[in-house]
Amino acid sequence: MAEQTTTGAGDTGATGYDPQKVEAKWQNRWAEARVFETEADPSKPKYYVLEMLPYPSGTMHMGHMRNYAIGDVVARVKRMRGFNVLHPMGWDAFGLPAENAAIKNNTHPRVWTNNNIAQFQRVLRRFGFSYDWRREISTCEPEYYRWNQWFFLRMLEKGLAYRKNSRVNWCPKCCTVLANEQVVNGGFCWRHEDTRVEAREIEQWFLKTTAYSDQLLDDLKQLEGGWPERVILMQQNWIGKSQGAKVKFGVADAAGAGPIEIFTTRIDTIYGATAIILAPAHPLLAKLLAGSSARADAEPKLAKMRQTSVKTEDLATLEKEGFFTGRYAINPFNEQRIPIWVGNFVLMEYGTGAIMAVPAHDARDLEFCRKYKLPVRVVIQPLEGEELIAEKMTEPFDEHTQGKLVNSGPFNGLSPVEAIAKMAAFAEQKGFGQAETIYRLRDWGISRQRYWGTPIPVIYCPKDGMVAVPDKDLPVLLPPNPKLTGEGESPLAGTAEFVNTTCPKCGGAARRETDTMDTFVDSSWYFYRYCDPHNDKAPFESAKVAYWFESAGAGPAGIDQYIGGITHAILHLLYSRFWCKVMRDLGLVRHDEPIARLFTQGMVQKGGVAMSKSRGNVVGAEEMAQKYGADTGRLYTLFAAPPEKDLEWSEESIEGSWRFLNRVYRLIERHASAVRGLKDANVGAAAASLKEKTLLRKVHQTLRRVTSDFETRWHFNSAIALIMEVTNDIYAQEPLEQGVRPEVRKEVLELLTLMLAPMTPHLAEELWEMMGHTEGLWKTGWPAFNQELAREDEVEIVVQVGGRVRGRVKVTAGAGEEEVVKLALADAGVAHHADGKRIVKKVFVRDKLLNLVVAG
RNA sequence: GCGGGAGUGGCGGAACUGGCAGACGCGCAAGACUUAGGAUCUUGUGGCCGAAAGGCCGUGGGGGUUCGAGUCCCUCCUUCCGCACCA
Repeated sequence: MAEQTTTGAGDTGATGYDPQKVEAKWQNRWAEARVFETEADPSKPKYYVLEMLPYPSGTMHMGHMRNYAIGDVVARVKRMRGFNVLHPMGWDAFGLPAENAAIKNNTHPRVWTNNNIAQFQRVLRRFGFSYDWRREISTCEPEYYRWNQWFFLRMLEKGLAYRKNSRVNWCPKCCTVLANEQVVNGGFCWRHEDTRVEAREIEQWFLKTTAYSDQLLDDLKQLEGGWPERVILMQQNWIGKSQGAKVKFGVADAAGAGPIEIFTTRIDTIYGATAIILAPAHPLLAKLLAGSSARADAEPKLAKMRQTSVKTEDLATLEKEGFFTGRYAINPFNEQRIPIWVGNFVLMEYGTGAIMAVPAHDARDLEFCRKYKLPVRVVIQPLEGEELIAEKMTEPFDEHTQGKLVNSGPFNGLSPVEAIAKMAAFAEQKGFGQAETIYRLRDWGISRQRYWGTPIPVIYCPKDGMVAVPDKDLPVLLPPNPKLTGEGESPLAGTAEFVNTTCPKCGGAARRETDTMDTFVDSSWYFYRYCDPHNDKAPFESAKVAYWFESAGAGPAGIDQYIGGITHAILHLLYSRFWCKVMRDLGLVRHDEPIARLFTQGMVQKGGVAMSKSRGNVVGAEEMAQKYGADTGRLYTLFAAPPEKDLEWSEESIEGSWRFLNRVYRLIERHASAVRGLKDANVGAAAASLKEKTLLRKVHQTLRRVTSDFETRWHFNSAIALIMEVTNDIYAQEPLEQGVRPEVRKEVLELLTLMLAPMTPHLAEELWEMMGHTEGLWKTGWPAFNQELAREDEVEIVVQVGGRVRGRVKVTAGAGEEEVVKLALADAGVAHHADGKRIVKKVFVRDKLLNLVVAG
């Protein structure tokens, strides 16, 4: 950066534009005038625009910046449009990196976090984003996390928070649970790369997201149009509703074991079942194996299966393996004995942990049965094509939309769809099964054996058992000086002054819960807290939330525009939706969905990969502001790519944005004195010269298109292109002194400035002031374009012969077909191709095109 | 395997409901101004043929609909992302 002397903002030679000075000046003015501070005001339509809150770690780079630049354009446009805009910012301040950094640097997570927050905040202020900083929140502060605890207690009361054993990744060296992301190289600990992660059962806290499975799925309909389709689809898949049936198979010869319940979506194929396959962790397995001849062989195989990592990607590539238990199940439909196997691919967590294998009609079952030489039985024959022969099948016939049942007793001849309904009803009538819907969605495990998170407000008393911390004792504070080693159990468990407490019920000695909450809890409801950030009686006042979320603004209830990366398409957004529904059922809010409109912006990349500290490819936002100024940085991130697409950072291209802003500055600087003394331009002023007409027409046409690009299409890049174009056109009319009256110059230059204002607000304010305004631009509304001035009175019509462009003719706007055809035929290029040929058809599009279709 | 995007000059990208492909910017080239230019301004810049006028080709490949297709339909290819032994 030091050798950078002659380009960029360091060069003051050719222009008076000094972004450092201009930006500091206007940031101060805005702060003094409290321009961005908002209060709920029912007399004005509201607009809530929000960017996902950052995790303050590392350096703030242009990837972050792009997110906020997009949000800020929206906030500023809406403000200019007269909306009461809520645009807050805060910090996702709890989390593992803080804890690890603290261990490494021998400091406290709070110190590390607050340093980062200070730095992030400085950079955001440097970019002039229009936040109401009075509403800033930091999730690691007790004033915030006490409400996490409060919500947890409400969920505990409603049975939505509970404890159960669950299977987790366990590192025997760390003696702690690892998140899936911390399992590396196909099953090893990230901190001990020679140590294989084990699957373990430990007690954890869960939130019952599954209680809302149907609502989370059904309410996605409310989001159609407001959310990207792919996010809706991803959530749909994640919830994974599956309609099928459960059927109980009796067990032959094994005293006390059974029945085994299986789940299937294809009960119509049940006569083709040739085995039952259990998950290795199936609870009936022990009883089945007891006394079985297969027991000795089974033990080592089971041990191997159980030890395998629970990381899902690994499961997918795992070789299918299984073994016979030595036992048989009885198919309740036909009393047939089929062997019971164990398969490493059967998941205990999904369905019932047991499946029926129908090799003729399921790919995975066929693979398994061929490998272990289990029989194949065809029970559905296709209506068309060759008859299936079990012995020859190399591919399953898994269509359910066609075919008819065979070898299926009384159900023969039915279509699979009919059979699914009839057989489920039959099973229910006979008492061995029923139709059932299951979900892939699981409850949300929130326990973390970490320090830097919200303590779970629960106490264990030897006498009273688990006792909730009473509301009046909230917040349960994190102890200030924990021993952080990154090893052993939860750091809180090793901090005596935290653990040892008294039971709220009996007053006797008791122990606190030592796990903390997943940090996704923090971000599940933070956007409500912005509405009432300093409330110490409740998470928020419902009336305030009602104004910002529920009063008629730009659309349906919820945040009017939420902006963030696609990476959060599932977890954060699903948890937030869940939280909203819980809050609604607690009577705190009245809406079903927290986010009305979602925009997923692309990432900023360098070298084809997302910017990140570990890759060493970050472009620091602060350096960018120092070199070119915030406005250039903002403009460039908006210009270089459409907001939803990834943007490859180019150090060369940003020069173009810098040059453009200088160009605008010079233009207005040149005419400022001529324009300064004038009253507000008369927008309707008729043009007196061709030059005036050209300029006014162009600028109003541009305004029309920029308005739609900003508001409805979000094409910021093409809006900027249009503004650049109009700037070039103004330059082309220089010297404006000749033939353009000052009031027309004022009109044109002011509109140019106002169009730039949402993107380069500091420069726009400066130019506005240079043109003689004593009141800030922030008080000015978005200009309306003048239809009359924008109108073209002469248009160029493209003339095609046989669909190929052969000429152009200029006509008065609205000219009729006959006139255009006459002119077209007089055009040399057109005549050359059309003369002597018969015109069989004329296609005429008014003011646009004429296509003469010729014969031969 | 399932689901969803994306494919346009040397590069980033425009092209709204089918109607001049390549706007705007970067880069590159030439010129003006200048002691100088990496500042600024002007001009040019998809490919091929041609001195020029002009012509032909051209939006991943192939096919189709249409007076007319980057845009609609079919098909194939490439690539990115999400989920993934989901019963």
